[in-house]
Amino acid sequence: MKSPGHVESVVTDAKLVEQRRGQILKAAVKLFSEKGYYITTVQQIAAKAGVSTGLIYQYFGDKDDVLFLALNRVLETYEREIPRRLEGIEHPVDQLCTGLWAYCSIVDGMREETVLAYRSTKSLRADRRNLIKEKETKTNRLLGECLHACIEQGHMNPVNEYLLVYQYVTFCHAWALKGWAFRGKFTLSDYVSEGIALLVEPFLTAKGRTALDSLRRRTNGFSAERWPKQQPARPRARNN
Amino acid sequence: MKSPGHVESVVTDAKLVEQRRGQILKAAVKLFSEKGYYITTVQQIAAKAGVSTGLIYQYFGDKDDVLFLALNRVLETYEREIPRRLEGIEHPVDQLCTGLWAYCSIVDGMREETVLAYRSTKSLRADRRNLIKEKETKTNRLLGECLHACIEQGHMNPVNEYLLVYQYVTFCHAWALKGWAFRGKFTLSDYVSEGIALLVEPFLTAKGRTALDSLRRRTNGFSAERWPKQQPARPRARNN
DNA sequence: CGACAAAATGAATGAACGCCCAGTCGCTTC
DNA sequence: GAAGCGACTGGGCGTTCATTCATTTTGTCG
Repeated sequence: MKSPGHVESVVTDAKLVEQRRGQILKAAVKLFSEKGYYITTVQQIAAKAGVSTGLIYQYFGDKDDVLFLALNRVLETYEREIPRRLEGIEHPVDQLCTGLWAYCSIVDGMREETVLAYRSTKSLRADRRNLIKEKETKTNRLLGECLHACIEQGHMNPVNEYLLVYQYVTFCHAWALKGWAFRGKFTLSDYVSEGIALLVEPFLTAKGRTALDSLRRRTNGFSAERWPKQQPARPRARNN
Repeated sequence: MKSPGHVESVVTDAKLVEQRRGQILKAAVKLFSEKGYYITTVQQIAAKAGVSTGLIYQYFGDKDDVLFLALNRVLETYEREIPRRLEGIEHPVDQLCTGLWAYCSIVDGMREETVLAYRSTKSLRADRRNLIKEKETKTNRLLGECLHACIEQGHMNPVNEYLLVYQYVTFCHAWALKGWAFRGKFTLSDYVSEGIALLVEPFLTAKGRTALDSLRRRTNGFSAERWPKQQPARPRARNN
């Protein structure tokens, strides 16, 4: 009830807290995203996680805490992984395209979690909803900065950046949200490169187009093989 | 439990059923979209609608029925109003742009309902979820046909239609979903014309561009005044 | 091994809520 | 004005579920 961002735990051993919370959150995310927050009962989470109901209250203050930490993990993954994948890339057009690819492929690795983040933010207590919204905005800014640099440096014609960034974000989320429709029609890398054709390419200057062509050549037409297909590096996922 | 699309009512007078359901749904939509389906109690709906809890069960079989009819109304409004606004418009580019405008302005008139449709479809019983999804698809097809005609008749270069239509749809929905962020920055008609600049204009052929220019001249740069700003014609809304 | 603490259990609790139904009200018919 | 009828009311039943806590298990250290 004090700082909205903190979650109390009765258990003191930090290592154990981390491990147990991971175990419980993994089960919770699956259930929440399948059936929704309110339908899922704490007993179901406990059963799926292989622990007792009481144990959950040793590691979380209440059910809302569970949702909050679940959402928080998703957004922190974005915030951590996207910059990591952009490291060492200098050219703004490369950055933008790689940013889109990174975002989409992280989404791909966390489809359930992404859907959850989309659908369940409103189920959080109001003070926490704002924390989550801020993190969302921070992620958007990552793509926004890439876009801005493209325009600033004359690779792209001036456009309504605000709106276009929003299109980028929904495009990436859509891979999770409408996955049932898209995944039959595209591979992930097709999806990204089609997206780039629709949402990046049309706005490039001649200079920018040259850069995109070069990127395409280097990455073999955005085929997955040549792209850095790193694992999302989920922290300490033990099995599978 | 028989046909998933039908909702039982104890009351026989069809006129009265229509009126009462409207009254109850209006309250329900407001509460559902503010607080979510599961948090909202039937007693709250009753209180807001100014009736007793028992009465709700005279007009709906259960709580799920209330949500279903609420969502159904939203989608039926789209399905009915968009074609109505396209009537008499021949040129495909005009059709597409007017379709986007129509969709956005209907969304604008039903912001709460649109958000509800987005967030709460998963709260429906499974058989009904599909009915709703079908209606959604049908609406998307309206824009899809406009886009297809543009390409077919050489006003637009070939693009990935499937993906672009999806961008159109999310663009229109975004006006309701991210309204808190957008409404400070754009008027609705600014929003639509910026959207057209981003998602239509870049793909036009020379021929198509001429058509768009002409449309812009006729509509005064998409300013709201010159567009057909019809009321959404919500059926029998009495007060305000 | 015994003692103690930390961690884990799961049955019990109590509050909330969907739905029902016995009863009231007001209108129509004869 | 009595009788019948459909609309409407709202208190309460039965269930579900978040949360608690008395108890057991596990692990550690002397």
